[in-house]
Amino acid sequence: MSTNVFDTLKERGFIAQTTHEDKIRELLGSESVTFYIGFDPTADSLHVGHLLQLIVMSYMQKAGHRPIAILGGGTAMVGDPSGRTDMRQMLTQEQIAHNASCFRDQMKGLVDFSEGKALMIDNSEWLLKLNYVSFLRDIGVHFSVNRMLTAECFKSRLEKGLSFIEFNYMLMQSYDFLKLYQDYGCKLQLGGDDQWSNILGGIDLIRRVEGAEAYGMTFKLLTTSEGKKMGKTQKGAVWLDPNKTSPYDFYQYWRNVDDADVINCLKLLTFVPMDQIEEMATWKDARINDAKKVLAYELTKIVHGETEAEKARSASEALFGQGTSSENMPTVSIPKKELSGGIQILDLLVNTKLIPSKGEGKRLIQQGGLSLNNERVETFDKIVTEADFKEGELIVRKGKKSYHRVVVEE
RNA sequence: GGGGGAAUUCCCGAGUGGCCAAAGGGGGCAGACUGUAAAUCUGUUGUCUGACGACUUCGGUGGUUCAAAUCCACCUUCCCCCA
Repeated sequence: MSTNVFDTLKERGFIAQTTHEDKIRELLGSESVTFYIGFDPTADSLHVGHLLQLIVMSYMQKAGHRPIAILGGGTAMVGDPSGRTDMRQMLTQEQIAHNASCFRDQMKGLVDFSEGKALMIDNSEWLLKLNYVSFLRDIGVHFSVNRMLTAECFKSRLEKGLSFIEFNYMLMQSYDFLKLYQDYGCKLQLGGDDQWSNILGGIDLIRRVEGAEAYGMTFKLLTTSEGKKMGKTQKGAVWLDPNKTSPYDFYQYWRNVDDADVINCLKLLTFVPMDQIEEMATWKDARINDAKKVLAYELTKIVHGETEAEKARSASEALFGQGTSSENMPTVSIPKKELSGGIQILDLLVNTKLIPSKGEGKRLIQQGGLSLNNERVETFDKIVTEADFKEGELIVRKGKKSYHRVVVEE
């Protein structure tokens, strides 16, 4: 608490843009500030991009400020065009409500919402019951279309097309900020850098309606050193929901980030103290792996808890290190009767969903990418029998890094 | 409201009657090299089949034709120009 949280955020490289750098710093150093970050429930789980915002929220909370997490149940009905080249798919109200409840549960693990230390509010509370004409008269008047069109977030969309519904998103988000200012004394909005113009919209609105000053600050988007968005895999996003991305896969994702990205990720996504990170930044070559281990472990711990992080770590070390322990490896099972008399290796893999099609399995085997209990499978007409299972389990390795354990189901 | 254009396999994008499961690139996957990294090189990338081959795919629905991603009609969605 002795150091200003602004300095912490700056030191770790979070800050992208601020409306008034000095004033914000002074404000954060002198009083408990109520601030907000919005999350639109467009999927049924948070992902790493959201995580970065939550980490910031956590820093802020620890520094004595009061976070408001806005669940965008209302804004998700419209869809934010920022940073997109095409229109979002429209979600039904039921989907949104479901997603919002998923978000709610996940956020609780990262920010302390007990005893009013942080608030979680769904903006559908006020947005859904707005009256069109009065909204236009009260809020719409304050927006200049000319100015909106010059905003970066709309520029690209003017080339590709932008529907009226999306064009309204900025007004809705601005109205949220005004509402929170009025009802909760919230005078600071944070968000990803793609939210910059939406945040400015809210600040302008507060100035015009209330004659008061509000502040905004955005954070760097989580990108790789090559500027690509992080947290994407061939299977899609890296989710925080353990049912969508297992703790083991989650751990592996971070264990395998590019050398060039490790330090940045440590700064932005973990609470590892800066002096330690700076120490790690001096590590070279193979030793960078140690930094990746710290990253993967710390991050898994933040998201899934210490127990899961330990498990993911020991599973990884067993597989990639010397040991052969398979305890914590992702496991699939096969019914005993399917196995009796032997089963084609391809059928086994397809049935257990370890490969999507036989064609892909053949390719994998032809190219020497499949091993059973560490022995390369040479032909794809191999029959697997119970004899192949050692102590009731079979370790399937695809390529270099993907391990699965198959067990027999009675 | 009027006129013009577009919709292709994960993505971008070629393909304008048979030689098309469909060029090229990206991405993915696998192999070599490594440090569970990057870069590089090689192979591969609709489904089924040991293979020959068979089957399904080019926005949707019908039609023309021996034969259609390619032609026609209607529909849907999107873009551009004019108002």
